[in-house]
Amino acid sequence: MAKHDPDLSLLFHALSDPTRRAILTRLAGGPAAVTDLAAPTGLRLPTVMRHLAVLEEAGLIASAKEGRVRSCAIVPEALAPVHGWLDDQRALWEGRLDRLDDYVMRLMKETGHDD
Amino acid sequence: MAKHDPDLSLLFHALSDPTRRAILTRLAGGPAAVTDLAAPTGLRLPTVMRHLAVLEEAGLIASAKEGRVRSCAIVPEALAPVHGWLDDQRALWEGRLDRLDDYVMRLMKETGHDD
DNA sequence: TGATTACTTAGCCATATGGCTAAGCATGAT
DNA sequence: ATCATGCTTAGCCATATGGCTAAGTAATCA
Repeated sequence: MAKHDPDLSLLFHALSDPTRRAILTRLAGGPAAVTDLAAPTGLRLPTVMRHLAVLEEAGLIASAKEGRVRSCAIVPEALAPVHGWLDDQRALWEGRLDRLDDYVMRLMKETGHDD
Repeated sequence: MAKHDPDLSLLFHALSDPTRRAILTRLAGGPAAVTDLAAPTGLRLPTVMRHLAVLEEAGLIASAKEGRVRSCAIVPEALAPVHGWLDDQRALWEGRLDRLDDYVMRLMKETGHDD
């Protein structure tokens, strides 16, 4: 198990960092330059650059350089695979809820609790 | 930026691995023992155990030991924060689509393309 | 031309991650 | 009582991640 869905892995990994999520939220308000994105993080430019690189490799943002300034913007469609996977899972999970409830009930009775 | 939402970070990180996602999908079909979960992965037991630990720390699964067998089951509500964050973002992102479109159009004209 | 500004690249460092083997320990079967 | 089963722990290893400083490069501005 280490090949399928590189998209999902890249996306989830990109979203797993608070700094990167904050950057995305900030970009939701409109495009911004690298320096402007770095300011509120308290991190150094190279560090922020790498976070941006991770976001861009995941396809979550796009950037373009105008003069000496690089502007970054979100790519809204990029979250589609994530929504898709989550919806699929939710369907599966909910579809099995009864069986899981039964199972949990049985465990409760037999062991008292977990572990 | 390195403190808020430990939940989301844990969840997204847990979901960022294909093996872990495969385990979740498998568990959607009903609870399973550690050995049964390990089989299809081609990985060794200790390795799978650690994946399970990550999933459990994120709250995505729960496990209970019956005799010498540990059974694992998904925790459906666990995905709620993820759905929540994604929906919030989608709302934000879509709310700004016009502005982003304008921006992209402008970039296209000015630079020809990205970078 | 020269100084700023805004990235960019290179490279170091500590910790985390994902894989493994080798033992250990408790439970169920013989 | 013994042995097999199923997990568990400990610990090693290579690579990845997230942070930094220092030293570029390229575009403005004075």
